Amino acid sequence: MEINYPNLFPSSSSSTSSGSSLSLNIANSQSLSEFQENNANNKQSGDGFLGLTTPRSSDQTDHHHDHQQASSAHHNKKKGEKKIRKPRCAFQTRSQVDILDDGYRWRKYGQKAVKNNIFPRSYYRCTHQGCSVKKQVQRLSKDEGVVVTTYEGMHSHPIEKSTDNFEHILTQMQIYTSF
DNA sequence: CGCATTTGACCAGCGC
DNA sequence: GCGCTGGTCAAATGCG
Repeated sequence: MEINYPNLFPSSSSSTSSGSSLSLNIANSQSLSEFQENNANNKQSGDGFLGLTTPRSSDQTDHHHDHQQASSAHHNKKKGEKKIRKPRCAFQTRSQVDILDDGYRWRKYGQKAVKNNIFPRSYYRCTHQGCSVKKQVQRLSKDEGVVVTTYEGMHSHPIEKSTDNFEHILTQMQIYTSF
C-alpha cells in the first residue's frame, strides 16, 4: 500500500529544476526492466507500479467479450499454465506534461486513482492494429514534476512520426524487454 | 461523421 | 471470507 518506490527510483527527490524541455531528457530518466520471475520474492505488498499482474493474455484478436460484467465469464486459464507476466519497462521522466509523445499513437482506455498519490494514473493502448502495446502514465505525488511512464510489450510496427532520439530509446527498450 | 476521451462499473488478485 | 486496490471494458460524450 505504501507506495514509496523503495528501490525503484531512488534519487527522485531533491530535484528542483523543473525547467525541463518537455520532450524528454533521457539523461535524467532511469530505465528498468523486469521479467516474469523477477518478483518471486516480492513481499512488497503495495508495489503499485511494477509488481502489477497482467490478467489475461491480452490477445484481443479473438477477444470474446463475454462481457465481464455479465456474470461468471472470466478468462479460461489453462489449469497448468501459470499467469504470464509480460515484461515491462518503466521510465521516469522530468516533464511538465503528462503526455509524452513518443511517436506512436495512443488511445486512452482508463484512468484510476492510485493510493498515496493525489494524481491519477492513465492507461493507454497503441491504436495500431494488432499492436497490443500498453503504457501507463503516472505522476509522482512527491514531485509533481516527475512523470513515470511504464511501457508493456513491444511494438512490431514502424513509428508514425519521427521523434529523433526517442526512436533510439524505443529500440533499446526492445532489447531490454526481449524475451 | 468518425475517432478519441471520459467515466462509472466490473472483476481478479492479494492482504488481512 | 471479506475488503481493498489495480486493471480493463464499454457506453456516453466531446471534438475535429
